[in-house]
Amino acid sequence: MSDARRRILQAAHDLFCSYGYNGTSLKQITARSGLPTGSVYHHFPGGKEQVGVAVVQHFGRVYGEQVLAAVRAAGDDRGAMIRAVFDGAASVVEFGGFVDPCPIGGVARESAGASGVLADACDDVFRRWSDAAAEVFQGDLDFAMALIAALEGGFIMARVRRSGEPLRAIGRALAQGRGSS
Amino acid sequence: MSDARRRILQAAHDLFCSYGYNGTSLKQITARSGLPTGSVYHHFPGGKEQVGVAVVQHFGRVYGEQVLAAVRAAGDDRGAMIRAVFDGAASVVEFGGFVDPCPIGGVARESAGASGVLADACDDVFRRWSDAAAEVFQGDLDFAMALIAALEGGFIMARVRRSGEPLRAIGRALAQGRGSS
DNA sequence: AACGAAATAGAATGATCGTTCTAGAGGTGT
DNA sequence: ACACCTCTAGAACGATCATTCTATTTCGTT
Repeated sequence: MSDARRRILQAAHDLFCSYGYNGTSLKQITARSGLPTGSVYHHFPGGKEQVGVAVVQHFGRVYGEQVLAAVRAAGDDRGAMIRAVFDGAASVVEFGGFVDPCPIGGVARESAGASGVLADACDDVFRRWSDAAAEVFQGDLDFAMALIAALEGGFIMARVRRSGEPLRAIGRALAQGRGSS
Repeated sequence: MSDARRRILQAAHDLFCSYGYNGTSLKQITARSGLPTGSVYHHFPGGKEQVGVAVVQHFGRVYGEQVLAAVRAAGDDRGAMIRAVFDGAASVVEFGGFVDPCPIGGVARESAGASGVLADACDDVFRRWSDAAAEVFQGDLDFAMALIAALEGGFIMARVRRSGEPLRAIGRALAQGRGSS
């Protein structure tokens, strides 16, 4: 991947995390990446939407690998693995100034109305994450999806509360597992 | 509440659910509500942001009551209550054409960068929901927050997959409760 | 050194954004 | 009938949007 392409993706990623997809303008992306409009359209002829799809695909893969690595490093106790993911997420959120560290949930929210391309890219990432998590949790796909949904929801709650505590609380609850009465 | 105010809130709610906060223009709100720009600014002098806050506050209360009613109607079995909420959410999503039925998560995502007012309103709603859910679940605030986060995350997953199945899967997982190994 | 493709650079465009503004319509109390 | 206030109505404003366009620079290959 060319350096310009990488810089555009990184800039778009950061801005999507802060302001969302619709809340980010192409001018902001050019300013942050240091590249002019022409370069953005040269590397992404599809314009802003193509940049969005590329961000979702690229960082969907990166974050999937990172979280999976964190899970494996936590050992083979289910509770410990879950805690590791959510405590880690809380730290990332706090260190990052309470900006949503995952651009995918935000893009997914804003994608539907117009283009199915963006929504499809998000769906693909969620499927990959779910499958990967299900492998770790003895093939329990339902629980894997619940974990990912809770993580995305936790990012939202942590953001508006400006605190990593909601993520830690969710991690405690899921690690304990208190569904049935 | 005046009829005009109600129509504006309803129109903004529907549009936020479909296109998000930043993705919705004031012109769309006037078109859908059938009221001109002057009326919107008469009832909401603070402009679009005040409309957003009012939508979050109003529908935050409405949905909180609806979900709580559904929970109580499901009896006193924890698993059954959880299933009722997520199965109900899946039905709503499917019936509504896979539009996010909750405008709050979307607004929360897009709020942070600029105005704290919007983020504060979202945080307030999440707190109320968490407290109400914790009362139902024997004061377990952690689990209550996990449920709400999973519900918000589930809405996102259901939206991009254009299916209610993710919500049902999450409900099954949380009702079963499989955290610790 | 010279050529052609790749990439950078940013001005120009038309559309649309949120907001402000002035004018008129509707209703109520006197 | 008149004054007064609430609400409706939509034109006008400057700013900004995503995109297109034409040059110019950079760079690998000959």
